[in-house]
Amino acid sequence: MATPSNTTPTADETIHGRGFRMTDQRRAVYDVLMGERDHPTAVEVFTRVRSKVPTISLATVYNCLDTLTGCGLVKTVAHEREPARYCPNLEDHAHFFCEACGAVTDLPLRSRKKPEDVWEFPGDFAISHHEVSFSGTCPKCSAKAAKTNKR
Amino acid sequence: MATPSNTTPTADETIHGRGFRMTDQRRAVYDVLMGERDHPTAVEVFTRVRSKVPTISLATVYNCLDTLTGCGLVKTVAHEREPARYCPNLEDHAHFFCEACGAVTDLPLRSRKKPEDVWEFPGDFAISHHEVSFSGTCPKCSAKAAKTNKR
DNA sequence: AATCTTAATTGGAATAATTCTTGATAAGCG
DNA sequence: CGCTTATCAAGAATTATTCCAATTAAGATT
Repeated sequence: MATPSNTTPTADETIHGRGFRMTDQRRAVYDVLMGERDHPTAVEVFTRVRSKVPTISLATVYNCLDTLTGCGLVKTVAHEREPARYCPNLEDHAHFFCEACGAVTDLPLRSRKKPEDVWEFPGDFAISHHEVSFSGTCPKCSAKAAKTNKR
Repeated sequence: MATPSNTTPTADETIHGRGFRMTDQRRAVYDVLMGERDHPTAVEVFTRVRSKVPTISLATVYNCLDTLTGCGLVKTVAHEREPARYCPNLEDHAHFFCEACGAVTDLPLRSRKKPEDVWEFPGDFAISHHEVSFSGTCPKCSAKAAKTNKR
């Protein structure tokens, strides 16, 4: 009677369900992402994971990130030509990239709203996925700028 | 009395206004983009431009695309880890990427709609830019798939 | 518990898009 | 017509990511 079906499956279960093994490396990469809940690049994940699994290689970090995203446990975030970032937030959301400090903020979808309501689809498009990114100045940096301008 | 102010400025005027020169190369790159109105990569622009300006180099194509986007005459389109694409459509719009045929379709913003209506901004964000991309199956490929499944 | 099979990991080499560098060319001004 | 400076061309350099081949480790099987 392990794993009651009315519970969201654990990462282990999800990975096993796809026929993969939950290795130390995969768990470490997953834990790093769940731990900070920011949007690190592969190299940032690599340096964080090294403190737990010092022998892990960058190639393995890329592999782990691939399998984790393949299993739907992690999302990739692409922004302009920058290196890919990884996001543990599985809710439907957009991203805000601050041009001043580089911070990435999750923007939740408003309830009852759909991106399809905003753009026109000329024909029978089957949407499987969407990615939305805003850029500009985040609240912290806006506040700083306002202060500086006042003096 | 050149350039009446009640007319949208030409590409030449815009470029000169920014202190740049309208060279053969820049015009050729611009014409290529305006001519086909699709979403070519830098290399695709390069091969198309070569038929007009056979001595142009890829580096120059990149330079021209940079100045054109800097002047707001062309937009760049980033999608996942793929090479950047360039878009001559200056209207506010999103993009649909067909996973089957690779086609990129412009999706116009519905009138009176704003992307900010769909996502929640937790604080005082100053939006300077947004990029929205959908992926899935385009009408043509959906139709083909339906046909194939029926037989 | 030892063995077997296959997936996963490593480290380095390879790739691909883009940027940088340096010397040559060409615009536009005086 | 010459000067100054932007632009261009060609190739080298960079950077993120993927590939490859050899080793290691999981977990099933005996």
